[in-house]
Amino acid sequence: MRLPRRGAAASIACSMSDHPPDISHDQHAVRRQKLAELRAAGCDPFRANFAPTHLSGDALKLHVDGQDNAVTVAVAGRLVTIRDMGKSQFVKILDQQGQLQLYIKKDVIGDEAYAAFKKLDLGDFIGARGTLFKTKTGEVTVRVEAGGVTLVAKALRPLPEKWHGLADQEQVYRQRYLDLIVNPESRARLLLRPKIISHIRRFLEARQFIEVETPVLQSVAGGAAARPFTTHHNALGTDFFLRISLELYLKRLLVGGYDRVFEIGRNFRNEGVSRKHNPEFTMLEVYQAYSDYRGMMALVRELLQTLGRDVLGTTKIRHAASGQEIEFGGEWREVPYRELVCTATGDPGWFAQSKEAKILGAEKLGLKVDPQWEEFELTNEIFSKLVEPTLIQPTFVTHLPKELCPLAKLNAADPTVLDVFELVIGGMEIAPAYSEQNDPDAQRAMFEAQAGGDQQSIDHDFLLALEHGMPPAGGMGIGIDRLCILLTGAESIRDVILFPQLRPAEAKG
RNA sequence: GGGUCGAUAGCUCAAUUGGUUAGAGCAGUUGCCUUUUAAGCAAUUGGUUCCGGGUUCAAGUCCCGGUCGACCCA
Repeated sequence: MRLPRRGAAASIACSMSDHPPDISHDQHAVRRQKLAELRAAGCDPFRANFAPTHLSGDALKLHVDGQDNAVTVAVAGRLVTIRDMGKSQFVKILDQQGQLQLYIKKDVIGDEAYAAFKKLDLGDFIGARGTLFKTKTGEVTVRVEAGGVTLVAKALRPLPEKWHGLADQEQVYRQRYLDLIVNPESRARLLLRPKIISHIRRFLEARQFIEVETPVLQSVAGGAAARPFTTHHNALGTDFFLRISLELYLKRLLVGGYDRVFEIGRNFRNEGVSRKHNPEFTMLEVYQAYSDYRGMMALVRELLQTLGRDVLGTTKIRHAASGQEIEFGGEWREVPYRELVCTATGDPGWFAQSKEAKILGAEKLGLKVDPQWEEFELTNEIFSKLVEPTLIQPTFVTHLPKELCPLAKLNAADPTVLDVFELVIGGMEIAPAYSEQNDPDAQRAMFEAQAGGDQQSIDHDFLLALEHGMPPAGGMGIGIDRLCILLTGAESIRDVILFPQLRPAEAKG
């Protein structure tokens, strides 16, 4: 029977006739109709209970070669492939561990159940029980037994195309769930992140570090130089900032007697969005009493080498941007900031030059500079534009100028530089670390110099804590997102964050 | 914030210099098919060409404005 055509010419005929309108082109409508039919037949397409005994990957491992149909499993997942051969079907379901093939035969499950199964759509969640066997092409498959298949949850929207996946970047980010269903490389990349974080925790806990949680809402957003987000507490009638760093509260814990402490938490910075920046991002900060920046060097190197070994199974990774191979096994290069800048400028006496000479020098190197900048800012522009991007192999850049971080100790032999390093890999700053400043007066002086008279921007409560005494300590921050970019070979921070920040879009019906 | 590029069917993509009724694959719908691997075969439905203006006999295509995204710069 041909259904009447839908369209201007046919609309009156449609509304007047007994024939339902042709909805075969509208996949959402077709699925809604199937949903209604299921309900009319007395089964709730969202309430059926099903208890899987295994996840797909675990089930696959149970099959023993040459022993087909020896093991019974119950599995559940989203229907992602249907190969219908008339009186039998091969279908695939997808769960957290991946895909698993099911084989459904009409003569096994019966005419009625088979007819019902044929009405299922790609995207529906189903449960299936049956025995494991290997097909003639060698794929371990569940042979679904009589009464062994259940619709668990109906999907009312069609999946993106199975072969090319979802390609529209915007949809990948806005509807990440679809990306995760149809793009296996996205799924693998995003599952690597929790694995990395879990290994970091294990690594630190094995070394007696205590994991803590410190406030996100802060009345002074300290520990870094960045513009904070502002929010408001109604009951207290006070504005708060969202934290831009974990540092000052973790150091309060050093004062409080926690010798080894870390936090993995979200920071918020109200600044530009780019391939390397998301407004909220995850930092690991680690503090170890009676250590220093050199202790942190050993710690971070061991941490990254452990991650490589245990998570990736290698200490060699491909750098997506340059195509180079990064080797982070063995010892890492260590080089002072000044040496790198002098090499980049070709001027061994760069730091003795006048400001005017530095401006000219920077411009000659093709940089746009602001004459208002301080000399250290001119130099740092050279470092971040011309040096950092070239440091592909793991490099500890040590002894940054004292103006660059107010929370670190000055070097005893040369008090114009700091006892700090910045670990650069793949041209990206991965981890800064300091010998932490614990002299309250020196700390106050640095804060005041930086604040330039704005007392409100100084965390006086932190200075009070320091006056109670803080043990000498090494501290380090690792940008988890950037670490994930590095370890997964991603090209953008958006590819390692499940739901990266985008401009709000109107919801599509 | 500035520059460049992009947005076409549910998804992935075509559409000649501005020129007939905007095409294909997947998905959908209707048949056939009991070991498939992007399963296959046959038929078939489906379009606010991102939005709003303009130029033109004629706009998916050219111009202006906007929205969203990607990349580069700040």
